[in-house]
Amino acid sequence: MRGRGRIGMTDAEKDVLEQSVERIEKLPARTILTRRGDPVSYSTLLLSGVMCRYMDARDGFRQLVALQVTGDFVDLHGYPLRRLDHDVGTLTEATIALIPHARVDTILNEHPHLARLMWRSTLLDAALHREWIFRIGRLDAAGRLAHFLLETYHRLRAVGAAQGETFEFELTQQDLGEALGLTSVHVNRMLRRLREGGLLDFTRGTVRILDHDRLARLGEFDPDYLYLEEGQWHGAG
Amino acid sequence: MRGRGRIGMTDAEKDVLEQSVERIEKLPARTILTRRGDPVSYSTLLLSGVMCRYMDARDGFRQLVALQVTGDFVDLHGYPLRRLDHDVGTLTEATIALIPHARVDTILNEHPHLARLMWRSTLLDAALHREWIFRIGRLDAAGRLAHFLLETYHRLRAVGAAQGETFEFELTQQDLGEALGLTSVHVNRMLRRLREGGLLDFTRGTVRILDHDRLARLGEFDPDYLYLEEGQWHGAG
DNA sequence: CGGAGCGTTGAAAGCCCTCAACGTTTGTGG
DNA sequence: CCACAAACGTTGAGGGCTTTCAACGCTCCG
Repeated sequence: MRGRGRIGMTDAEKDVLEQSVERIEKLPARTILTRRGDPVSYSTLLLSGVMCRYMDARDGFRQLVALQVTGDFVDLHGYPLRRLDHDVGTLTEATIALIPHARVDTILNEHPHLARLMWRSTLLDAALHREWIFRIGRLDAAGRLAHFLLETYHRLRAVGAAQGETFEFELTQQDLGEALGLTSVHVNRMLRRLREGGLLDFTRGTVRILDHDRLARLGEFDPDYLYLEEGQWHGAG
Repeated sequence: MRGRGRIGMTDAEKDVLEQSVERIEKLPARTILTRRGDPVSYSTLLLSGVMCRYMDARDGFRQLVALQVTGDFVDLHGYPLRRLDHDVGTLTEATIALIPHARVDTILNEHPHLARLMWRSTLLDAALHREWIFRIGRLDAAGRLAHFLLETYHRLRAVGAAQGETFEFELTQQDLGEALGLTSVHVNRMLRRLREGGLLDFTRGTVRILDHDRLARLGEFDPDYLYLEEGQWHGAG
């Protein structure tokens, strides 16, 4: 397991978490891990790859509600809630560590500080949800793209997965549309506009941020809500 | 304090929570309680009235990201995060109980089961956020209204604040628009359509659900995500 | 009684979607 | 290595949902 960035965990706590992992699995791209309503008895730590949480709509499309990257606790929400209200799946190939809920019980009883960090991790998810609502509710298509890709850039950079202002991002335009409440056709047109405007280039799985300031203005983006400065939840040591 | 519905708390725990309240305040309608970025040292239990959490957009409009009703813990998120990423304010007149974070510390150390319930309460907020994303991202204007008002109905009914299929709801059409990512003009037209279709009547602060089934289909609404059957977080005893 | 806020309605414009076609890339099997 | 299919990306035209702009009625309150 690769811990990165500043985290609020002591070495002993990292050790506790690492010891709680029952097994590690590799999932292909576009695999469903958990379906809505399923009772869940494991929580999942994402070690590499990109996963998402989403809900299906009647029209056959889905709405992504969260994107998970390296180091994220993917479905800790399922632990207190016992079942999930949404589906969880991979977008790219992914490596995950499975932690049985029984061991989470133990952690909560014996390691209150670690328990606090786990709570905090779910609250960061909620903060990302809120910004997701803002993005879809108040921004136009170009703004949504700018906001979403800047958010992703900051998150990936925080875990060391960005090279300068460039990062690998193996999502299709359809995926972007399902995240942003747009059709893939319109995503295509807006990406073209951003490229031609010299703001951002997204080609063949690579995002290049060309003008961070203008993107931030366009997407009304302020990374405050990521709470990066205070130590993100970056997985198990 | 009025506890309602089935809750997962023992009487002793209710007592602990009640003892943690430092004071009770009454807020006028349309008052800001906390601004984005403010350091917070209290968490707030909503005893009566309707509050909301929201974010401002550049165009002067705001995007609501959560609605809080009687019995909700309004900003428990601020406890682990130390500051909030959004504003919190009242929509109607409201009565709140203030719990200093220092006493939440004590609860967490001495009452692990109560701590779990508090965590769970923030996860229910996150589940509502997710459904909010779905609503804005995948439904048209009429569907959003149907979904939002059904959600509100189920939540209010769970705390005994609905009379049959009718409930008091003192929001303006502007408020609804800010919740749903629509203009107040369009909200007006869609409310009219719902009324003329015999699905729902929203007049002078009162919502009357006329055809629950058709509304649920229109809004693709399934109350699973409210986790009502397992004991909601309904305030302090 | 005047004003402000809210609700209502119409007309026109704009953003995004739908439908459709075609080019490009990727992966697979012969 | 090539052929082929499937998935993805690109582009155009037309239509629809929602917004914008504007005006007016109603209610409530100072």
